[in-house]
Amino acid sequence: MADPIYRAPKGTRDILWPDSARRRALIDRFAEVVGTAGYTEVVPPMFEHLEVFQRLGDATEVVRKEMYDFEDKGGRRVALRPEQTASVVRAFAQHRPTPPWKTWYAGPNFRYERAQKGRFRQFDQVGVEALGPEDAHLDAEVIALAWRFYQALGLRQVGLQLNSLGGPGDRARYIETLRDYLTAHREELTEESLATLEANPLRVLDSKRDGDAEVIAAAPNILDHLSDEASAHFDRVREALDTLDITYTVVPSLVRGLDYYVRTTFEFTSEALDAAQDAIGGGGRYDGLAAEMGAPATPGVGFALGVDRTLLACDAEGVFGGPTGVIDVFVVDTTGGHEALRLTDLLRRSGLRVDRAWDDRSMKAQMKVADRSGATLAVIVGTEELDAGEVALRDLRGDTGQETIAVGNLLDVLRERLR
RNA sequence: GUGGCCGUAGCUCAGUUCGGUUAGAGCACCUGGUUGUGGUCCAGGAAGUCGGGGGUUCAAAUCCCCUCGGUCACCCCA
Repeated sequence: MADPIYRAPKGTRDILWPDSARRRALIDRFAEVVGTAGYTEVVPPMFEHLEVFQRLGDATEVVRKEMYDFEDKGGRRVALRPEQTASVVRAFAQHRPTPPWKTWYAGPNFRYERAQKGRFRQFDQVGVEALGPEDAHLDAEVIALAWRFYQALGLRQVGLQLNSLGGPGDRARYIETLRDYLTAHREELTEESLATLEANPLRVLDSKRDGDAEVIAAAPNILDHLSDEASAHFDRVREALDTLDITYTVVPSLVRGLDYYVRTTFEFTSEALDAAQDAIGGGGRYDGLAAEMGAPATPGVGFALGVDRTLLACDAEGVFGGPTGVIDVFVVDTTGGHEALRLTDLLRRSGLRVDRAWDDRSMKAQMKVADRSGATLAVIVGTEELDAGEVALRDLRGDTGQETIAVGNLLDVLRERLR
């Protein structure tokens, strides 16, 4: 392609129609679904003080190398948000809405990394956060919302993986047990995993490298290291999901990348996607995060779903197709355009979707544009019609021909025909 | 951050192996065939610094180097 002077920055892209319409429809659908459970929208800023995101964990990739951080003109260290949970919890700490605070969001996040299929430097997520209750049924509600949303899109091949990391104490104890185990088997681990082991033993379990598979399979199971409370919480989540007929797989190695997670964690994967990026959503509990942001200790649970990946999954399953027509009526005017100007305005004010031709082109050319527009009807104004105070109405989607009607009747006739 | 593959009209691509006349095709676009009527068909037209820079050569889309971009994978995650 001839290189344009400028192109969208690396890892970003322009979303044009019809993709933009599909993205909008997905977000609208999400708002509908979570609206049925009383979640209200929150719109946090797209950047925060760097410290807000450093709460995600110093050892996480997101914080270590993927942060879009910079110094603003006032000398403040700020960063584009790599995810929205931290921002939402910060907003909770700042505004102290009365718990339970159940909120949803949709918008872009930013991570500095190399793009690949389903992964961009700017990417949209939709998600919910629910702060206040510790009730395991809230975990189930949150998971169920994501599940119902996928169903509403028509997705059938979505898998739910579930795990519990236990409370903060369980988690810390397990990490030591795991570190000991992995260290004892360091000879059998890949080089990459040895590096991960230093920084964050839990995430070694996340490795997809074949060389690590055996060691990971035989690793101590976190579910055997849960406190009674954490274990009971997990059981209650599972019972709730069973009650709701939501199928899941317990995956003890599911640890997820952010350090704030405790107790319930979960991830949604599309079985229809064969790309490496098959995780289409995930979330969990973060009971300690609000306190870290300066709020009174407040439990929280939520999820984030990747808009792009969800749409990829929809493509793979052939559901949630593109938008239908954008125009109902197309006005063709070969008398100079004044009638087109007047009629489009008249019809639009009545709520019809109307477009017209420009540049006073030939009727043939205007008819071609009318056809391409996807409109169902063409209103044609030629000199004969103009003189007689009439317009021709032509069906563009069938072969029923055309009729001549008085301009005064146009709106009524169109409404009838478009019914 | 690491590695593989790929950059030729708006889009999808041929041509690159063994360098050589004005760089091609399909789709899309424009005009005409049809002095008023689209969707099919026919004819014609417009459209390309062959991603960019440097080098080798009488001659480079084609060979070499660098660079930018895309893509896929690793890492990690949505």
